[in-house]
Amino acid sequence: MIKIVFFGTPEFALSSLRALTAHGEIAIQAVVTQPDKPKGRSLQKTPSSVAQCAEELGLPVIKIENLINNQEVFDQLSRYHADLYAVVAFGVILPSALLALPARGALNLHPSLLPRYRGSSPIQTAILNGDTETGITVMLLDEKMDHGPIVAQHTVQINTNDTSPTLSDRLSIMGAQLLVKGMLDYSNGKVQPYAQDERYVSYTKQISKDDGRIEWTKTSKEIARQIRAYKPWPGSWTILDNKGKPHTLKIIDAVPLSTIADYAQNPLSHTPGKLIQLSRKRYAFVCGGSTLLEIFTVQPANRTTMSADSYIRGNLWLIDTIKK
RNA sequence: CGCGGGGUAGAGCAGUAGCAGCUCGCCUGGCUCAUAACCAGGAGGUCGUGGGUGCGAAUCCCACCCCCGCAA
Repeated sequence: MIKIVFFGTPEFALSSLRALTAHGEIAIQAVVTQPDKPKGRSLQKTPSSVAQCAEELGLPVIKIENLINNQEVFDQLSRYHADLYAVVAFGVILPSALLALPARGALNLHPSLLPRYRGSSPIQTAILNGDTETGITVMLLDEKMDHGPIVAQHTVQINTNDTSPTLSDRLSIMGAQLLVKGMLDYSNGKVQPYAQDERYVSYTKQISKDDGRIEWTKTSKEIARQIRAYKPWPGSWTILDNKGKPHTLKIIDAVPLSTIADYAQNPLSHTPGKLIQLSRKRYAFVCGGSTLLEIFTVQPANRTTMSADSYIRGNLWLIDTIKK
């Protein structure tokens, strides 16, 4: 029987939490997660996904924000005498003092093929870069971020229509299986963790809201990838001129078109960021390099999502060029 | 009391006191080899709910219900 403490916060960690709980040879002694945070329109304090799930599973929950120099939590955790920690999307760095507590160390599930894409946004970055595959890695935590030796790794394909949520779901489920297997193999001494190859290290940045703003001078393929990568947050949006007032439009679903040839004669349509009508019910933005991005689903500011056709029905002045 | 937007025809929107409108969709007919095209005609609204002010309210005032964005 392996005694562990589970660290996790968002939905991504749920598959792992459930898989570990369900396994007969693994005993979760406690679940550590971030404290309740304001959520929703009234900003009511809401427990994290992991906290809610752990409650349902009847596991003891420890909510903690700051782990550094937190003697109380240190003492509390040391009483469990865990063999291993399992860390999945916890969102807080574990200080080395804590990592030293479990007898066999702390296993982390990271949604990339380490050493590629260390950091906080590996899933979004993989889609943004147009990768055809990514993966999940189970590794031992050390004091450097996503740096420790690898226990197990598995490749996952990225579909051309994958968005961050769809890819994240798949990585979460496959990651849970890999984590359980990796944990057992590692505990039984079946696998020997190996150091990451520093030559292939890359890092992903923390995404901010501003990253969602669309640069229309990029090609439609790049913009389409951004739309899929930054869904649902921060989203991909542009600011249109609504009768003199700035008007934010989020683009939910769009596909790059290969050519702008039909519009090459019209100098107006070469201006990136212009909205043009392709045909009945089909609309596109002009992007860089004479490419077009056909839009299907949009979300105006303060509105719910709607089809591009519907949106433009009620905002006809937005169309820059109409093909007769 | 976190900030803000909104509820008008099946959809998306205009209309801020004086006959309820636009772009679509839908129905009928026409034109076409044909069509998501084009032409002609038509149906479809208790303007979120309740109250108030006015000669007159979608529009102004009050209350309530519902929806959404930001934020986290």
